[in-house]
Amino acid sequence: MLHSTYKCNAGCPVEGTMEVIGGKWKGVILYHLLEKTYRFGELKKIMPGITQHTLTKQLRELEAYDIVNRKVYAEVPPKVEYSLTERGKSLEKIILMMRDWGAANLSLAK
Amino acid sequence: MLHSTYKCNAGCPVEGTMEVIGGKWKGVILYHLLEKTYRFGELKKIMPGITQHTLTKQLRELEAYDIVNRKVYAEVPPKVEYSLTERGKSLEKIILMMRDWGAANLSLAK
DNA sequence: CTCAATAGTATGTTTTTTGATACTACGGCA
DNA sequence: TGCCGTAGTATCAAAAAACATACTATTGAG
Repeated sequence: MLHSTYKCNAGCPVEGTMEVIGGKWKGVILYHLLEKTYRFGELKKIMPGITQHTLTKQLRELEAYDIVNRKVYAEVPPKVEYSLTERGKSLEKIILMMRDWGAANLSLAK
Repeated sequence: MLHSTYKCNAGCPVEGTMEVIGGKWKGVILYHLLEKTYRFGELKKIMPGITQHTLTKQLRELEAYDIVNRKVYAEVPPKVEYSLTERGKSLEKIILMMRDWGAANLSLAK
């Protein structure tokens, strides 16, 4: 099993997990990928606020942590599919609990 | 029950939860407060990497979200205790799962 | 020969987050 | 009178995250 290394300031694994799934968009990306595999453009469409640049960057970081899988098809125009790895799927409970907590405790505003 | 409002870009409650517990330090602070009430200086001691300024800011934000309680004693020198609110305690499972996931998937480096 | 479609990259800017350092208020104690 | 300890504030600097906009490569269709 792949083990990523991260710098620890607080002697606390919570910090490392935050580094993997934290940030403004990663949780949302993972939440969508729990449901199904998405193409790049589809992800962009269901997250209207994110820029292409940022989406690319987040996906690459998740890939580097072995959380998402990037499958490139040798086609033109290009086709790239993103899905969760096994390790990514192991985050499912956490993501779903975060969704539930947010739904129960926060009122959404557009 | 108090309901905080947050801006939602993705139509996804995960985003809001990340806003509450995300960032470099909040998860770690909450993890420690799960165990017991801490004074300001104690928190600073068990998180050597954080600056006083940042610790203050994080605690105030958590307080604003009704996650931690700030109890000021009218003493000199000052004494301030931080503890989890009921809402804060409702995050326990999420924090513990994040701890476990980190421990299982990441190798720590100082 | 040009164009459309997709998944990017390149470059520069703004915003947010975090850090470093120095300073304050307070009352008790020597 | 001057110093101690605690929990801060005040300022400024640095670093990280996110955004805006424009550009590229590819190739089959027309």
